[in-house]
Order: sequence, then structure tokens, then C-alpha cells
Amino acid sequence: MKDVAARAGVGLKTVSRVVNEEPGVTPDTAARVQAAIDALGFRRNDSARLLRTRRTASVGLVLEDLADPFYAALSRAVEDVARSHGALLFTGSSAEDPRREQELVLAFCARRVDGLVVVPAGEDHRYLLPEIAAGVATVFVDRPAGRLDADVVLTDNAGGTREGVAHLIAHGHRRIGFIGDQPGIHTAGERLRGYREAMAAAGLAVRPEWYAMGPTTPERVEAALDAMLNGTEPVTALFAGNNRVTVTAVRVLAARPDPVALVGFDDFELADVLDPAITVVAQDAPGIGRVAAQQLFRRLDGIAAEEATRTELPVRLIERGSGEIPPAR
Amino acid sequence: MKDVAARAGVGLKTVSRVVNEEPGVTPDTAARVQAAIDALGFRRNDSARLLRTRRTASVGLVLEDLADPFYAALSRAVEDVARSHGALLFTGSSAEDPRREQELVLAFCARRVDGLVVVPAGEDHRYLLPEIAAGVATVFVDRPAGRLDADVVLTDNAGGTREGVAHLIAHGHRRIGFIGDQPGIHTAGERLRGYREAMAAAGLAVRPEWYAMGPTTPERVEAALDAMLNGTEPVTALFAGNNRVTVTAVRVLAARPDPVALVGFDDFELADVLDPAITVVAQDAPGIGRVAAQQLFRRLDGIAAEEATRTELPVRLIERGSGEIPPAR
DNA sequence: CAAGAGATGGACAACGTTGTCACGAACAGG
DNA sequence: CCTGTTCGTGACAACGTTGTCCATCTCTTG
Repeated sequence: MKDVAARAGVGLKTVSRVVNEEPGVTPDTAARVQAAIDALGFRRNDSARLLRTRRTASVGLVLEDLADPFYAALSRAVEDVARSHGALLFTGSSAEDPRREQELVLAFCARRVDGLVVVPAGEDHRYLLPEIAAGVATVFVDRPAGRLDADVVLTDNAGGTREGVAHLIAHGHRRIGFIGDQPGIHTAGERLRGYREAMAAAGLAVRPEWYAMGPTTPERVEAALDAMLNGTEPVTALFAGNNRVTVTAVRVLAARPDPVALVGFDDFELADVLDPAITVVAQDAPGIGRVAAQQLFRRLDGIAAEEATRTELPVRLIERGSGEIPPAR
Repeated sequence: MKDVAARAGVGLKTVSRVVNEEPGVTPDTAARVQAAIDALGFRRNDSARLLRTRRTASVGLVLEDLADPFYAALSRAVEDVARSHGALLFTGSSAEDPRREQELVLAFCARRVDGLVVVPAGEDHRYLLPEIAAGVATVFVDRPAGRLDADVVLTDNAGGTREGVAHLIAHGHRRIGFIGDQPGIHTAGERLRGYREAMAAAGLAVRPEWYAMGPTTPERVEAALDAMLNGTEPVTALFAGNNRVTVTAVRVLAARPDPVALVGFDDFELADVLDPAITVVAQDAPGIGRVAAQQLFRRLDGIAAEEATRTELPVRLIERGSGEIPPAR
């Protein structure tokens, strides 16, 4: 900038005025400055600018895995809202590791992001207290923050699962299995709760071998499913606790001679083309991201109420057939 | 930092030394400084630090759509490599709009990212010349840069398509259709070329109504496919030019009474569970991202050769059955 | 023609760090 | 006891911007 000023024969501040299109510069000088800028290939250094203005126009997004379709869609929505507010987006995957989540969050804070959208991996987010006090707007998505009062955007996990399980019950099933993610994960727990509630509401007992919580690796899911289907009281239908589980379940069930009813949490591509087409409880990934990001910017604009908000987005049961398969016996 | 220094009764620089774990500080003073840091909840401002050190430890990733599974996987790989080099990742989706791509790239450059990984949307990337001259390492992925000599990581689009089309020919097909993305997109053009080459190599003529290039919206793909299947010389097999097209094709073909052979470019989840299971030419999305990011950091370390490199990753034909359906007549 | 108003431009400090250098104290060697 | 070396420390400038404030210059107006 100094070079540009020298070349154009003007002061530093005048260059700054031209670059920022501030008023009070003769068209003539502006042209001279612009020419110098072009000649020197000058580009304003936004880091320095932002250091001075104390707004970084960037937000950080921490989620579990950028490659998961659910989070990919969520990211894209957050990105779009950020862009519409003139902010850039840092992204990072925690891989469900609290330490990594904290590392990422603190790295973003050290860069002085204006705000954070976090899919919490850990149990305790009090490490964020000083940051929030320092003015970093923070919105949690998909799961509530641990031991921290902050904005959160969730889906109706328990309700959605209840609806999905009730759908299976309505089609005659009495022995229904549930395979979920690791029990420590909030969404997994909520969905398990929904399953229990739906069963209880129908007066159905739940045998311990009918539900299994754990990592969503294909091996684990396959083993759990096999155990449910081959026990003394085999299940006739399965509720899959998330899209990873559903996908593996579809594979395993396709290899069996007799059809097994299936409803999954989370929609996924091609669910409608499978045979049978898969009935799912769909959550609105872009919607969650959008609402969260909007809440973030509302906070940044200082418009938001002081208290933490809790938004719960509805889910939608999409009936495609796999939930209507009758019990084998 | 000034406050910390005052509270600990030391100089500014000593605090800096403690924060950066530089040698030459008595354990005693270090402890005093640390106490002040904790008391004040001080966190170093990395923006300022990076302004001073002139390295931002961040890279920018511009791609078409973060929500596309292919790019999501690629992003994750880039992120992992960046993390292992201690860098944070800015991401942005261009939505296939050259203006938006340029906006994003320049915004990243204004933040003085150390490097860029770009899936080019436009035809002309000379606007990047000054940035590259200024030292921003740049690697293009998936498609080569327009009118610019830079590192690029590609997949073997033409070769992969040749192989896929040859697979259909080997199973008796003579009239084979091709539906690709917009003709301006490099990968789309290369795949079309592969299709033509495979047909020519087998001595088969290609009728103009057998191939269609354009947006990958379901409507367009469906219309194109209908036209090919209902013409006077209907195709008996289809090569789908990318995962969006394949997905729509699967839907359309599933609704037809007579089976049509299909091979798609890009693997996708559940391709193996469909009936018939879909044969695909799989590219290695994480591999592309990883190789590109590694090349980027090689440049940043100054280890890389001066000349631009061009890496072409192989593809893999995964035979699952849909390519082996014989011609209807 | 003087004076006030408005337009235009520049000097300077500040944002929060780090690199450079110099200073003083402690210590070892002659 | 003097000199030279090492170690710990802090003052200061610099990174590249922008906000504040003041100086100048050119009009208009009484």
C-alpha cells in the first residue's frame, strides 16, 4: 500500500480510501491510484485489515466428518448463509474425538473467528466459556453442548424415532430391533429413548438383545443385526439409528432370503430405488445448517435475545415400502 | 498480552517467549507469566501473529459443491493433510460459476492463505497469476487450470470411460448412449472423448442422438435418456458421465420394463445393493484430495521442482452386473 | 475582497503480535 | 581483580491496514 501511495504520489490514507471506495476522493486521484494498484498488482491484506477493524468476517464450523453426506449438506447450508453475510468459512472434522474438537475450536478462536457452529463431540464444553465471554458467538448443532448454556439447533430425534417405530408396529410388528450409534452420542441416546417410548406406548416389552449401541462400522452393525435375527426371539423388523447403520442393514438384509421390515433414521440417496424402497425418518440437514447459521448471525448482529435458544426441527416420515413388510410369522 | 505483561511484572517480549515456549526464560518467571495468562484468560491472537510472521498456516479449498459426495470426500482428504501440516482450511463452493470461483479465490488470497486447492469452474485463471507470483501455492484438482501453467491432479477420465464403454461393447452392445455434464466442463469433455474413442476402436459409428451433454438435473437427464431409448435406433446400453447422471439413470431405468445395461462414472454408495448392482468406473476422491494437498505442501516447503506437475490418477472398473445385461434384441 | 464552508489529502497512532538488538547480571578464566 | 562470555530480559520497530484529526485548497457568498 505504501508502494502504491508512492507511485501514485499520494498519501497512504488516500490509497486506503480508494480501495474501500470511501467518499472524498477526486475521480482524478482515484484513477491515478487505481492505475498504480493495477501496475503493482496490489491486493489489500485482509488479515491486517481485520486486525485493525477487529472483525474477521469468518466463522468456524466443527463437525464430525465432512465426508458424511448429512454433514456435507449441513456444511453447504452454513456456507451459503455465511457467504450471504460476507463471511468466509473455516471447516474442520473432529472425527468424534473431543480432544480434536477442542483443538479445532481453540484454533478457530485464536484466529478470532466471529462465530462458531459446532457439532459437539465431547461431554464438556466449559472450555468455551472464556471464548464466549470474549464475544465469540457459538451455536451448537445436532447435539446440545455439554455443561454449557448456549444456542442449540436439534432435530426431534426421539419423536422421529417414535414415529418410525410406531409405523412398524402399525404394520403388525411386535419384535422390533434397534441399532444405534455409540451410547455417549446425544442423538443416539435420544433415538434409543424414542424407540423405548414407542414400544412402551404399544405395550410391547423390549428384550435386551433387541437393541445394540456402538460404533457404526459395517462389521459391528452386521454382527448386531445377525444376533437379533438369529436369537431365540428373533426380531421381525429393524429400526436403524442413522444413515450409516441403515446402509449396512440394507446390505445385510438384501443377502437374506426372507424380507425384514426396515425403517431408518436419516434419508439417503437412492433409498427410493432400492427393492424394497426404504422408509426413512428424514431430517432436514440443510435446514439445520441454515437455521444454526442464521441464529449465529443474529447473535452477531446483537439482535438476539440474551438467553440461549433451543430450536428443534421436525422430521418427516417418508413411507416407501420397507416399513410395510409384514412380520415373517 | 500487554495486560499479562503488566500483571506478571515482566516485559511484553517475555510473555511472547512464554506463549511460544521459546527458550531463555527462568522457570520462575515463566510460572509467573503463566499465572497471569490463566488469570486473565489470555489467548494469543493468531491473526496478529500471522501478520507479523507472514505465514497464515491456512489453505483455501474451492470446489463446486461441498454437498456433493465426491467433493465431500475430497475435502475431507485435503483437510486431513492440512491438519497434519498444522494448517487450517477455508472452504467455499463455486456452484460451477466462474465469477463466484474468482470471488472466493481472491477472498482467500486477500486473507493471505499459504496455498489454494481449486476445482476450476471457469475457463481462464490468469487472474491468479499475480497471486501465484506473490507466492500463493496453487494446485488445481479434477480439471486443469485455464490458460495457466500450474500443478494439477486429475483422474484418467478418457481412459476410464474407454474402459467402461469397452466393457459394454464386450457384452454385445453396439448402440451405446452417453449422457454427460455440461460440455464446457473439462471432465465432461474428456469422458465424451473416451466414449468416442472406445466406439471408434470397436469400429462402431456414433449417432448424434446417442449422446447428450448438459446440466445434470434429473429433468434434463431423464429427457435425454428417454430420447435415446425411444428413437428409431434406440440404444441398448448407457454410459453415465458422472454420479449425478448415474443416479437419475438408475431411477429412470428402474421404471422401465425391459432392463438396459448401465455403466456409470464415479462410484456411489449402495451401488452394490441395487438390482441390478451398478457397474462403475470408480475414481479415488480421497486420493485426489490427498495427492493435491501433498503437492501443495511440497511447494510450500520449497522442495517441489519449479515446473508445474501433472498427476493423473488411475480409475478402477468395478464390475457389478449392470454392465453385463445383454442387448434387448 | 474577506470569510466561511466544503472538499480533498496526509500524518500519525493504533490493532496484537514477533524479530532484532542492546543491556545488565552472573559467572568463569587468567 | 579485571575481562570476556553467557544468560535472562526488555525496549523498540515492524507487519499492513484503518480511524482520527488536522491542514490545505477551492469555491461560494455577503
